This record gives sequence, structure tokens and C-alpha cells, in this order.
Amino acid sequence: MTIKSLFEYQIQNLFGGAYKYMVQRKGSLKERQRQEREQYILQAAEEIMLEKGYHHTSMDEIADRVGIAKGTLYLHFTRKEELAYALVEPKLNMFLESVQQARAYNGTAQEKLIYLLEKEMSGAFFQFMLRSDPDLASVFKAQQQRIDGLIAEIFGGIGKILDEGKEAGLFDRELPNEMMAFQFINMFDPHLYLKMVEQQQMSKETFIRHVAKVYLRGIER
Amino acid sequence: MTIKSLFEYQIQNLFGGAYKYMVQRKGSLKERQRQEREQYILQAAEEIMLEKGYHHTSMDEIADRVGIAKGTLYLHFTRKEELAYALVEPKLNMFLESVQQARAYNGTAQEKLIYLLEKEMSGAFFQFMLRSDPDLASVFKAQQQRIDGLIAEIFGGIGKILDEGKEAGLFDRELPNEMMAFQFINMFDPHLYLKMVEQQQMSKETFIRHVAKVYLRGIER
Amino acid sequence: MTIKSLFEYQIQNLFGGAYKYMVQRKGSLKERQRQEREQYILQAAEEIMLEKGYHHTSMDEIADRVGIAKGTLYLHFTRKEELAYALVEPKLNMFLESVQQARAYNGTAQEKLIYLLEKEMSGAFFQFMLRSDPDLASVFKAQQQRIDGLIAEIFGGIGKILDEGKEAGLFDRELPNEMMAFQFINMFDPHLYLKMVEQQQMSKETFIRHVAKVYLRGIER
Amino acid sequence: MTIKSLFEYQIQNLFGGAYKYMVQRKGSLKERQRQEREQYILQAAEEIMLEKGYHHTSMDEIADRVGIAKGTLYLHFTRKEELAYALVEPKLNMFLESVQQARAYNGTAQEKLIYLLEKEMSGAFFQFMLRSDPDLASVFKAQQQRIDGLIAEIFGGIGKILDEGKEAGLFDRELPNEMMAFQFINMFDPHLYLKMVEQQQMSKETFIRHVAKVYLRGIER
DNA sequence: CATGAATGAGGATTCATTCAT
DNA sequence: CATGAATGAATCCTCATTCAT
Repeated sequence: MTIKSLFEYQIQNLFGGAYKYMVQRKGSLKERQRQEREQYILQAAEEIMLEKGYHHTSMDEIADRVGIAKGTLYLHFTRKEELAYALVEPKLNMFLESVQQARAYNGTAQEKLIYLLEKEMSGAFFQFMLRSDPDLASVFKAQQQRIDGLIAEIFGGIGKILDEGKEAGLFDRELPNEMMAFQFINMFDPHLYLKMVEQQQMSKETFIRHVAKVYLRGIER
Repeated sequence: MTIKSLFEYQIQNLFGGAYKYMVQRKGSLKERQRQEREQYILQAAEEIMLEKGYHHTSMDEIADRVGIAKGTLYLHFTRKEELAYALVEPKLNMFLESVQQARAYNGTAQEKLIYLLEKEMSGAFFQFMLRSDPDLASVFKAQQQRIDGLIAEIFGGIGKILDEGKEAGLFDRELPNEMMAFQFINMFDPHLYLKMVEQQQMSKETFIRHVAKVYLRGIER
Repeated sequence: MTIKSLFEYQIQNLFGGAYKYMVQRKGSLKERQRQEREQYILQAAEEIMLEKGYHHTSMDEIADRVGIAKGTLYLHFTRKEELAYALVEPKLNMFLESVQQARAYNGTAQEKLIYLLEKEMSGAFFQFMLRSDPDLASVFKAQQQRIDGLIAEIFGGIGKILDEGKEAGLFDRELPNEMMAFQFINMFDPHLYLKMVEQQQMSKETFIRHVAKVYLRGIER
Repeated sequence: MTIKSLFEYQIQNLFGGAYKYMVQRKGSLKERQRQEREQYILQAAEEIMLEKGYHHTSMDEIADRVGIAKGTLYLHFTRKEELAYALVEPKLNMFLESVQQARAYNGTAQEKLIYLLEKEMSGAFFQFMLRSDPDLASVFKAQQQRIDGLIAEIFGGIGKILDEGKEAGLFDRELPNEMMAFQFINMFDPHLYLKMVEQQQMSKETFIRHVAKVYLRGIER
């Protein structure tokens, strides 16, 4: 086995709920209802897959939960695999967008990373990254390349910020960007978040502050 | 939906090959052969599941690889799920053992953590954690509790070391143990390891040194 | 099991394109357009079924090719099966017509058969019989009787010509009409035609001459 | 669409019951029972496919008729398509064998053809060719080549006999072998046989005599 | 009438598990 | 005990047909 993606673990965690941002192709009622139903399908699929895992989630059950016929699912997603992909992809895109905003943020490299942490830890990406289905990672075939591309872009963006910090003498030059970026991403660990914020009643702000502190201290020159 | 385990990610990574340490219940030839066969089964299952994922690994293929009849598998493991569990559990136990050795190690809290990093990054736990099957995590049901118990013990052990460090004024008292332990465990990220050591030709020692530096700096007072 | 039709093979081969001969029931524009659309549907259905076979031809694809909605198909044909029947029936009718013309042809029984061979081997019937969908034969249920009726008429007509020839002392009296008629029909074997004329570059005229020679010699007194 | 095989029509007709000739790999009871069951499966498949056509025959129904579980079918035939192929192939092989015996038969070319007619019209090939499923022809993919190969051999064998007859001055030299062979094969038309022998109470011998007469007269010099 | 979205029955195939030998 | 043949539940996907708009 080869690790399909440097970032496999996170990929698994990325699906979830920011469907509202999808563009409607037509303003017609029909089209709006179609879009709405697609959201319900995605929600149902997400819920069930998170509970049971991809392989134990049947198209039947998804359709049942949404209250539509099985065949209707296939009007929206040609394959079960496509449905799963539609769950994952927008989350990655949103994260990439945040990375780009962080790069454009007016401040030091450290501030940029904190900005990114804050933005994504509060955003849809992270909220839904919280509950992931590890099963999913073994599913994508045709889409793996597209996913890998997105991940590479995300890593690249973070790398640029790290370079900036190294040039400014803020970050330890000995550490390879790749490792630093990887560990940064690991800060978004949803299980840790769950444990601390939801179960231990730590505030989200405190959580982010702690995470930022550990990470930034860890990499500083 | 409930998160099956705080530690889901690691669970996935824990299975792998140190079956030889299992205790033989009887010295009889029959029993010894039985034990031996069980190891072969576990090895075969591990190999195939790592290559194809849990759900795409069939009992047929495992039996074939071992060279026994499919029915014989069921003399060892009542269910496919049990077989998977038998893959994961010893790895967790070994890790727990290492944690206990680290605690007993003669040195500062920091040295203990470095000891643990070095031990496990070179040990069977980590070696096999490297190539994990994300599929697995969605499988356990009956066994989840037992796994959670082991994980709690591991966390507890690391927490004791962290407490020691805090009392000695080495570690940041503001950070909760749980978070610190979690992030320590995240240092074992197999994807990062693969990326850096296997693909980028970084030596294992350098990798561990970097990881330790970032982590220990991050949590120091 | 019952053989659906004595003449199953030929049935399969009979559909094809002479829809233009269908009578329009009304002269109204609407009705004319309706008729026209029906022809397009039949053409499209024929094309696709010949390419893919009945069972692999979907109503969707037919509608798409015509450029109408799937539902509209059902305004013309209540079932897929009916559509297929509408493909086959006119070919049989045309053949029957040719048989009747052959009977009325001014000449010996032999000349009548040659007339029929020439007419149909050049006609729409045969042209489209050339490329048939064997799938079709397993489809008809309700319509089987109607088809059987047409076939019986065709056989009857050929039988009359054969009787004529026997009475004139031209044909072997020992051979039953049914067998002779059957073998005559077999002369229209589209696979043989394809093989000889299209693949081996034999001229259509030579082909007909050979076929007529073998058949007429075979049955002569 | 291109005609997949010169001989497509006949292919469809060739499946049926001479399974008893299959070689048993082991003499064990188990293996014998396995073979026996395979025959039952083939019989059931044949019966149902002849009644309903390939596409309307479900694996469920075949299993039901045999009285085994659906999964058991797949121990014998990996795909529905394979099952169909297993129905067709032995018939072609037997026919080919008969052709070779006819070539070796001690007599004139005409007598050889008569020998072949008699042998096959009484043999399993023809008996089961009687009831064919035209649906089948649209099914084979992987196997089409093998089938085409067999057919080419059959045609080649018949062609040799025809050459012999031409050289001996018995057959019309103007007629191409291919056409003659094709028309000879058409003499085996199962629908004609059914009509004459089963429905019209003609004896098999008379039927063969008539067929031979028409064909041999037709092609004679 | 025309549309095409929605339906859901139907069917092939897989594979964990059982059990007679 | 060991076997591996037999099972049948489970599941994805297709597509003819219906019907609200």
C-alpha cells in the first residue's frame, strides 16, 4: 500500500455542510427545489455515513431518510462514489480559499497563521471536519487526482506563509516547510477539538489560543 | 451520531506485526501450531487490509494467502470484525507498555517524552502505524469500549509525565494535559513520517529531532 | 415452452424504414405533424435497436435522438414493446404485398418466384431485414398472434404459386408446400447476403441469380 | 451495426443438452454431484431462456428451478454471460466434430453431406438447436472470438467437402463455397423441422430425404 | 398536448457465515 | 479439527412507466 495522499487523513474529515454557498444555475422554482433537495441528500448522506461509515451506508437508506425514491438519488449523483465526493470537495475548496485569504491578510506570518486558525476553526470546514468517515478515503478513484491537486494547493499556500516567516526571521529555518505545514494542519484535529471544546467545556477562543501558542512557539526561531 | 472514539485516528493505525509476543496458553504441539497459524492469519489479514482496505479484503483472500480453508478462519475469529480487532489491540498494548517504560525512565519529563518518541518511532507500533487502513475505524462495535479503555490508559500515562514536567516547571501550566497529550500523539502522524523520511530522504533521527523540538518548545513554560 | 412463431427468425428481420407509406388519418396540420413525429420515432428506434439491440436500447435514447421528451413517446406507443411491434409490422405487410404482386405477375410459377426474389431483395423489406435485431423476437407477447397471422398469409400466398408450379409440372410434387415455402424464405437470409454482396463484392444481381438457381433447381421436378 | 458473425443465427440455436459428454475431472462423489448439478443448471437455464429469452431470465429463477441458492450458481458460472456461453459452446463443438467425421466418411461428397445431415439432424446439436433464444446473440462479448473461430472451422470443413464435390464434377463450380455452405447450414433450420416433423407428422427420415434432395439438386452441376 | 422529474420494481453480483462431511 | 461447498442477505444501479405541471 502506498499512502494515496499526504493528506489523506484530513481529506476524510472534510465533508459537511456548507452547501448553501453553491450557485444556483437557474432562479426557477424547480431548480431551487432541486438544489434544496440536493442539500437534503447531502445532509442525509453525511449523517448516515458518519454514523455507519461509507460502506455500511446504503443508497436505500439515504433515499429513505430524505424521503425520496432511490432512483431520484441517481438524478443528482451518478454513483455512490460521486455522492461521497460531493461531500468532500466543497470543504477542501473552502479551506483553500481561507488559505488564500490568510496569505492576503495584512500582518506578520504568525498573524496570518492565527487568522487561518481562527477562520477555519469557526468555519464550516472545521465544523464539519469534526465528524468524519475514515471509510471514505478508500473510495475515491477518479476523483483522487482532483483532491490531491487541491491539497497540494493548500499546502503550497501555507508554505508561502511559512517562507515569509522564515525570511522575516520569525520561524526556525531548520525545519522543512512540508513538516511545518503538516503539523499546522494537524492542529485542526477534530477529535482534539471535540474533546476539549464540546466535552471539556473549553471555549473555542481558548482552544484556538492554546493551539496557536503551542504551534507558533514550536516553530519559532 | 457519536464519535466512536476520541482516538479514532490512531486506532486505525495501530495494527501490525508484533504477534510473536502473545503468550501461549499451552505448551502442547497442537496448541503451539494453533498459535502459529493464528499469527499467520493475522499477518495475512494485515497485509491485505493495508493494501486494499478492510471492506475490500475478503475472508477468502485471507484464507488463501495463509493457505488454509476459509472455515478455519472462523475457528480463530468468530467474525471478520474480531479478526480486525485482534490486529489492532496488540499495537495499543505495546504502545501502552512503552508509555509505562517512559514513565519509569530515569530522566526529566522532557527526556521521558523523547524516550517515548524514539522508542515508538523505531518500534513495531509505529512501523505498522505507518500504513494503516482508515476503513477499519468504521468497523468496531462491540470492541470499541475495550479500545477506548486502552486509549484512556495511554493518555493517563502520558498525562502523568506531563504533570511531572509541569511540577518541575518545565512545561506550560496553562495548557490542559489532555490537549498536550493529544498533540503529542499527533506527532506520530504516519503520513508526515512517510512524507519526510521515505519520500524526502530525511533520516529517522533527524525526523525525531525535529518533531521533538517543535513539540517540546511548543509546550515549554 | 412454446416456439413463439414458426417464423421467428424472419420476424426479427422485418423491421425497417418504409414508414412513409403509412396512410395519414387526417389532413389537419396537427395530425400531419403527429404522423411525421411518429416516423422520426420509428426511425430513431430502428437505428438504435439495430446498433445496440432491443434490450440495450432505452426509451431515453430514442427520445433524445428524436429530440422530444420521453413522455411524448408514450403518446405514440403505450409500451416499448408496442414501439418495437410498430417497427416490425409494416415490413411484414410490405412483404405480403409483394407476394400478392408476384402471384398476379404474368408468367410461370418460376418467373413469379424470381420476380418476388428480385423485388424484395431490392426492396425496403430486404434492405432492412439485412440488419436485424435478434433481441426483438423475444419481446412480442400480445402481438404474436397478429404477426403469426401475417406470416400465415405470406406462406399461403407463396404456397399458391408453388401449387401453380406443381400443376404445371414444373415443381417436384413430392415436396410439401410448407417446406418449399420455408426454404424459399430462407433464401432471404440476410447474413448470407451480407457476406456475399457486401463483404465479397458479389453484385446483387449475381447473388439473386445464384440463389434462384439453387432454389429452383432444388425444387424442380 | 455490423453482423457480428456470418453465422450468428445458427449460434443462437446451438445451445442445448449434450452435457453428459463433459469430462469429469475427478471420480469422487462430490465431483460427480457437482457435474450433475451443473447439468441441472444448464438445463434449467436453457428451459427458461427458451421460454422467456435471455434478458428476461433471471439468475434467481434459474436457481429456484434447480432448487439451489442463487450464490451457488456463481460457483459454476462467474457471470450470467458465462452461463449462456456454456449453453452454446458444446453444441458448436459437437457440430464441428460431426463435420470432421463427415469429411472422413468413405463416400462421395454428396454422401458426405447426407451423412452430416443425418448425423446432426438426429444428434444433440440439432435436437436442441430446435429451440433457440435469439436474445443470446447480443450477449457474448469476450467469447465472441472463440465462437467465431469455431464457426470458421465448421465452414472450412464443409468447404473442403464442397471442393471435393466440385473436383469430382458433382457440384456446380459457379457457386461460391461460402454461399453453398451457408445454404447447407440453413437446411438445419429448426423452425422448418418443427413445422414438418413435429406438427405435420412427417418422419424424420422423410424430412432429411427431402432436405437433401432440394439442397443437392440445387447445387449439382 | 408536451414535458421530464420522479418513481420503484427488478436483477446481477458479492461475500461473510454456516455446517455437513 | 479442518474443510470448502452452499447459502442468501445485502446492495448498487438501470430504466420503463407515470403524472404533476
